[in-house]
Amino acid sequence: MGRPRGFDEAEVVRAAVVLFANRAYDGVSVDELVSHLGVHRNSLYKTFGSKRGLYLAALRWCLNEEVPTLIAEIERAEDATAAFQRLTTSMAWAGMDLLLLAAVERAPVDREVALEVKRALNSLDEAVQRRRGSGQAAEIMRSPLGFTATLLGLRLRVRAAVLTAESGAPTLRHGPHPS
Amino acid sequence: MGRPRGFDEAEVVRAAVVLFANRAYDGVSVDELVSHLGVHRNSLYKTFGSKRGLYLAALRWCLNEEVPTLIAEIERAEDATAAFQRLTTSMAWAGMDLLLLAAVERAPVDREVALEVKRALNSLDEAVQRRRGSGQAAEIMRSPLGFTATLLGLRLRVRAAVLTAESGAPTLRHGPHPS
DNA sequence: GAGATTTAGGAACGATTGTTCTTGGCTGGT
DNA sequence: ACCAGCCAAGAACAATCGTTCCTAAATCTC
Repeated sequence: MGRPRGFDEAEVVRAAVVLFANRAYDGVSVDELVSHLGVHRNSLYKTFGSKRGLYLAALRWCLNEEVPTLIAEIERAEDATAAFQRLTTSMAWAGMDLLLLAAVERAPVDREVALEVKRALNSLDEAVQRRRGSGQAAEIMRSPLGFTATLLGLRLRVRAAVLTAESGAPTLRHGPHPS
Repeated sequence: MGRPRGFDEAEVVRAAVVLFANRAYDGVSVDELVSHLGVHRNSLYKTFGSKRGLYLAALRWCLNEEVPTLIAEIERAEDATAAFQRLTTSMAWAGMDLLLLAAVERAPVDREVALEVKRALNSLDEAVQRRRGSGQAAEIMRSPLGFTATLLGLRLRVRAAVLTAESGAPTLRHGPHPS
């Protein structure tokens, strides 16, 4: 039995979600992680193996804990407009921002991240599928802003799927090629 | 009159668009830029001032040259579905990917990038506004995939607008706070 | 042919990066 | 009280980073 930890792993992971949701992966240094998470760098490497290991833990936590919350919001919203409103304005959705960042900047170059992002997006798609009324496009989707958002969102998904694309995979093909 | 240049500035900028469209800003090193663009590091700094200066030049070029092409595609598409299909699958749209990456990872932390992204998104919105029929949502927008894409796209815009948001600004508020 | 000026082609610089190592502290068991 | 084992608290390491500096080459003008 050794010295007791001065940190809680789950709490460290949750704090990491917030940091990684706010800035790009390379924009968050290990020094910063150590400062903000209350875990020493040695312990960070012992617990998560690497900076990338912590990132994956944070991403998985948010996909396991916050995506279901997102899904619950979608399922309970009276219509799509209300769902969009609530899901795109809340400060609490660090998980969604992490998903967004992971999809755009990490998934095209990290297959493990790509698989997690794919899993999360598929879960969201299935929740929307289950919910009646989503076939009825929200008012915002008929607006120019909604059109542009959809366009960017579709392109984001194409890029995020580059490393995990396979025959019969849904939606559109092409995107940046891995180097 | 001195030694003649061995590079063409416009060509360097175009090549930079491709590099920055494929990987995150910090994922592209100056060494890589020098290798791929055919311009020496000294000349890069003389011409663009910094790595960020080159990035802004690339972003502006793509917003000036490729966004109008995008707009032309939107205007000429027979319907929204065709527009989505063409605009999210083409390998040629490095400009769109650069806009996507700039919106997600640079705009929240760089006001000049945020202003360029805002300008481009507003131009796209206006093109869609001018085009009749966009009020009629594309089939894909009624699908779960389209819903999720729209959700991510809306969130992306909120985050991108953080540094440029003002009273009366359109759409949703909130996003990551600048540090 | 010499001089001025600009660019090519690196090397060098100071800072930062992610990761590993070293030393001391803290706990429970004996 | 001592020992084993784990964590805290840095320091150290090697590599990479963006930017500046230095030397040589290439051109035009005189």
